[in-house]
Amino acid sequence: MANVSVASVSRALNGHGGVTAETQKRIREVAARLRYVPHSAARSLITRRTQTIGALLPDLHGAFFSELIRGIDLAARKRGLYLLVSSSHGDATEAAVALRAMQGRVDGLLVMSPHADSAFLDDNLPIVLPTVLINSHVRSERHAALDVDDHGGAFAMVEHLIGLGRQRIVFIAGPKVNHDVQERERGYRDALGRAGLADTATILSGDFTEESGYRAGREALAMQPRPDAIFAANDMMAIGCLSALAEAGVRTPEDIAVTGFDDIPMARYVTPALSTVRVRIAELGEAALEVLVRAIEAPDDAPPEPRAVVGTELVVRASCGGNERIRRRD
Amino acid sequence: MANVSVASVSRALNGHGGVTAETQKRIREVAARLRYVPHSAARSLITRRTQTIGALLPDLHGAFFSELIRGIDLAARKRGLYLLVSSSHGDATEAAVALRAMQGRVDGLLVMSPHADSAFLDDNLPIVLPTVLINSHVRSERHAALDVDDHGGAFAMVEHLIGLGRQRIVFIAGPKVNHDVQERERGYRDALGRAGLADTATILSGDFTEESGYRAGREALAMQPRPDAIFAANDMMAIGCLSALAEAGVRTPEDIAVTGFDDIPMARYVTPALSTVRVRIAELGEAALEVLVRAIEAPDDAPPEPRAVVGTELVVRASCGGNERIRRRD
DNA sequence: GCGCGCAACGTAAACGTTTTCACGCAAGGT
DNA sequence: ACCTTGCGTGAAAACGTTTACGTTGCGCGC
Repeated sequence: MANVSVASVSRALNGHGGVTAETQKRIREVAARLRYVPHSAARSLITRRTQTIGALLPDLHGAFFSELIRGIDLAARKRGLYLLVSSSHGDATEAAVALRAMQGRVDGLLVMSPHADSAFLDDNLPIVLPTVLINSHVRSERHAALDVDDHGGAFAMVEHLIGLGRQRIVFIAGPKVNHDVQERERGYRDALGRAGLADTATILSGDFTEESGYRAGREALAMQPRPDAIFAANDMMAIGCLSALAEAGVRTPEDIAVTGFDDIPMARYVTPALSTVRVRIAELGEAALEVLVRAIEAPDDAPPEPRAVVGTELVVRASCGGNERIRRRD
Repeated sequence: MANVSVASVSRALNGHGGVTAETQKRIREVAARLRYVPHSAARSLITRRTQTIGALLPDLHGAFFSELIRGIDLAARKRGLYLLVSSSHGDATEAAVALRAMQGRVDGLLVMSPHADSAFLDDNLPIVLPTVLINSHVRSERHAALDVDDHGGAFAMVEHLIGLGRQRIVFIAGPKVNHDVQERERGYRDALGRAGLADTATILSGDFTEESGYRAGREALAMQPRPDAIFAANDMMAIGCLSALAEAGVRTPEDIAVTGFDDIPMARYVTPALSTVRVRIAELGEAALEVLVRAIEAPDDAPPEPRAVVGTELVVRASCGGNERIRRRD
């Protein structure tokens, strides 16, 4: 309709040059008038690019999931990339199916899955597909990885408690297999160690539920001597712990300080408001996508970027007895 | 490698018949051994199907977003469909760009956008692309639509309050343009009308924030005669309202009952625990996807399905003075 | 024994792009 | 006046499937 060949249309619309400014303008006008949209499948067929990245996520609820997607989506849109998500797969088999199904539909993959161990990835990922592992415990030479700075966040929180004069700080752990939990516990131990309190380390078990926090709180109350601070591996357990303390007539933070991890929306509303470590989840998503983009653009044989970490913020509210504030850590 | 033509490979792998069971088996084996995955772009090019559906969502945070995606994803995976999401676009221009960009990459579209009015859709949607509108105020003959039963949920809540003997029930509204708010208000008015209390209807303004709920709570306290129940259009405002009441030394629910809408996770943890209306969001997503699938499979000239609605549940906790329970409504 | 039909399979066109290559033409240098 | 250069453009191949159509071989009925 613009009296040119398809080749010129392609050149004009992609701005590759090689066409007069005048013909380019004409082609663009006709294209707009006809509401022409390039057929993406045909384009992908020849370019071997889909302009799409895939996100493989576990069965995640609530704020973490939505913030992560939000960050990824934001960064993807900025680069004109599409986002194919496959979330809420419960077991490794489902994850494997989803992973294989993404083959060929995406230029790169963001994988956050508790099921994704080394063997799993080797079995189901073609070597050629750039992949970024999020919060994964697998240490792979072949894939880039990005984690939350669980260690640093926990370290900062415990150091803060120590700075407030707390001497007997108990840690409520979460599910043992969880990589985040292990790192948070390590941060707890390291901070104690640095203050010369290594031998006071006490770990109560929990499973991330409010219920288990409540039980751990009661255990803590029964200890001799009583701890003067409780650091839970996540906010829900800290909230359960608060109930246990309140029920026993123990004052927070005067008698025992209580802190959590995650800064879920609820943390601000419980009484007393919960001190916690905020994870900048959207930022995690954005950063992951950017690492992935670089991996996609890099030559095939380039080594993956070194493992990186996104920062956390210490959120000081009433439950630990400090002055309320937020301190950002990068 | 299996000594057959590409045509037979295609037939074998797609199970179209026309090949011996024996050759089919052989082809399948070779394919598995070579880790062959069909090139989806090439397939889409010829079949004109992408096996992908797109979801266009506004800048949504928290549980609503994640639950919705979860429902959609679950239903999509069940049908072997992929999910392309584009969320968190702030204004109509961004939404339009996202919408156009999805052209040709998806077989159908799920649109939930406050910016998506009739004109917007007409401008940016090709007529041929099956589309389901979620929680939209536009009444279009061309697209199917699915809404939350805001009216029914609000109606049930107000009826419940009336059943508990409350006579002066105030409603805290949300943003005026919001379709959900309008429907919730309508449910409130209808329930009052049915009980012969139409002339007691009182609307306080709010904007969905906790802060505005707090202000509305103070307004309510100043009214003469004082209301004996406050129904907020969402939970955050109800929570703000609770603070205002507690601050004034007014007892909940004895003096004034307070209820919300949404059943956000926090609702259960405030004091007193908040009675509210739970929206089955994941179910909304699933249902929307299924309507969409039917629209895709229907002949092009078939009329869209009639507008449908997904149910809500009345969640009775302490803040309204009834016996705690959950009542499901379909 | 011959033709017919049918099942199994192969051949090749088609899908809509991008990109390489060739071509024509104008400008500029010898 | 001729060759070179470079730029704008068109022709055609290529991407990897699906599918309409053609071909083959076999069994069966006459």
